[in-house]
Amino acid sequence: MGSLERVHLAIVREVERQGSLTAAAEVLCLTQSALSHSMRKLEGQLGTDVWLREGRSLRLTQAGRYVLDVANRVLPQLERAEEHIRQFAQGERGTLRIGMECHPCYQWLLKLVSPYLAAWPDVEVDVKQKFQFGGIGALFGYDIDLLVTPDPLHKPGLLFEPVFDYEQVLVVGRGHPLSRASHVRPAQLAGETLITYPVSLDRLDIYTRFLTPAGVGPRRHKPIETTDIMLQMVASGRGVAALPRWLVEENAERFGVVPVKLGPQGVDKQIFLGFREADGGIDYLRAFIELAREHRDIHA
Amino acid sequence: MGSLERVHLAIVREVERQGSLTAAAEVLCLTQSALSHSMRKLEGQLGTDVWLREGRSLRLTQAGRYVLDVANRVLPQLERAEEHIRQFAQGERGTLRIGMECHPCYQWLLKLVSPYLAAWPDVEVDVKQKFQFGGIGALFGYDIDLLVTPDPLHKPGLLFEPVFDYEQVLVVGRGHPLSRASHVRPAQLAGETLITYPVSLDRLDIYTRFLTPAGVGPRRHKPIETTDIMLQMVASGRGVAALPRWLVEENAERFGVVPVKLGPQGVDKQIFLGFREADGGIDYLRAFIELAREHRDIHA
DNA sequence: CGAACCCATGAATATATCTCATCGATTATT
DNA sequence: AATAATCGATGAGATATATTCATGGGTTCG
Repeated sequence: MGSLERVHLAIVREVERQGSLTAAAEVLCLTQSALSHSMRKLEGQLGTDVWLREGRSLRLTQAGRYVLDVANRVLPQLERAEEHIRQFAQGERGTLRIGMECHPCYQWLLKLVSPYLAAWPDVEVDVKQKFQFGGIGALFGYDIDLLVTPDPLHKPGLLFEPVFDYEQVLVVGRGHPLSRASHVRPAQLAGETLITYPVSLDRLDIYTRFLTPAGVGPRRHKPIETTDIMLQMVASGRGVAALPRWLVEENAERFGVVPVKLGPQGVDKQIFLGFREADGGIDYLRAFIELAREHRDIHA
Repeated sequence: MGSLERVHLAIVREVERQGSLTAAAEVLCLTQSALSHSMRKLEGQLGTDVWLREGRSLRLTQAGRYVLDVANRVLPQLERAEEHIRQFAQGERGTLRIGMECHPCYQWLLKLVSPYLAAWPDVEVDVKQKFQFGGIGALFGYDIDLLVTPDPLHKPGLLFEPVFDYEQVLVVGRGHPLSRASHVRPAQLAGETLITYPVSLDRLDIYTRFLTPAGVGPRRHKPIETTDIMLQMVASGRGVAALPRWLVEENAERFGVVPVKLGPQGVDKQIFLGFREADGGIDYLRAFIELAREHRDIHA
């Protein structure tokens, strides 16, 4: 028997504030009669009076004082909730769940997030990197709202926006024989240890667009999780890796590493932001994509 | 526009638990249609959908997830509140606000409270000692529910139950000249320092029933707040005081004080518990009075 | 391909809510 | 002390709201 409704709490609170049923009715845009009936019914259902009727005024009973406490506690929660939902409706508030399918892009994302959070103080940002059914699956399954990916798998219901282009290069240590080459040929990696992020080979451009077409492979293959460790290992001559040129150049000084073009033409890449077509109207999502496009020049 | 009602929260929570509108409707003893209509209306008022309708199933939107959070937070509060109110109604729960008009009775009250709290775990006990309009006024004004007093001022609407009788005695230090007297006469206090609680003289029996009728007064009158300090001062020969015999005897060893009868007949007192007639049905209040009466023998 | 299942929807109905008019009682005014 | 003003309670009737019923369109599953 769920009898304690929001109205009842509102009535008790307002009667306390105004001092009488009649005055409270005025504020609540109802008649005194309506309040009286409502509360009488509630009292019947609760099995106890909320007010003692003495003379022409009301005095809270113990149960009534308790109801008032509940009202003062619960009503503000509901009011705040409605305000938040209104913000959800207007796209001012939300949680932007971003999925990453491109390891080095994490560095790029970090630069975007802080100005974004400043501009959208009521939006939470979540970043996920593991997906049971791939990034596209996560997008379809509503596990994420935005996917940072180099593979814009066009499907109905999804939209992809290119946000920046960059060149994928080989990174070698300063003392490496290739460090002064204008570019590297696939065969030149046959004796090297290749360091990559720990993902399947068909998601690594160094294989799909460089080594595999030429029919060669590295001497060894070593998966590493984090970009910093990867760069340190390259710097110390333990191997070579493939990373975005901008990322390498940014860290060239600090780590002592050198970028080398992959093949005479180089390997150009594009990163896309994918999202559900249905979400195209969400302000804070559009804003993120817009911000990403503005940052495009930086690594052009 | 207060549109987010308890039903809506209940529906969202139940749909999440059961997985579908239809199943939730079953649990809530309503039809699927009713839930659908209710939520559609709510969505209209909030300005945003709660669910995405995909195929034949529902998926929470961001706003919907938020509503679910609110439901999981607020509904238990309301449910607990209803349970508490039910306990209020049955007199299992409440706050017993006790007023004290008799300083030494505080010692007596303390002994009652702990067994009482054990027997009524859901009842809070408040003790108040200051009243703007006297203890009776506090009772009438609903500032307290129970008054511990030696003056049962009978008025319509109030009931008084005698809870214990005791003898008011003079307390003197062990080395005091009166310490071996069978009783003390008023004139014998003319040279003494009289220590009392800081209340008006007409509320002190040592005056109203002993000194004043005989037309004498003490050499000095010193008000003290606490019983312990009072006893210490008496023990060290700084004065004499009037207290219940049981209280003196209990502390005779510890402080080295001696009770002396006030006059040949002694001064007998009675303590009453006063309460509003209308509250006579409150279980936990009756229980307190009952407990007090049982303890009566102890100081008989 | 059909059966089962799910949600949406319009119309009808049931129920709950509110207003109106009025009363009795208390409090304030004169 | 008499009167006026104010307050809450209440029953009956009006209104609004919630619920059901019947149905349709769509999806999923066998």
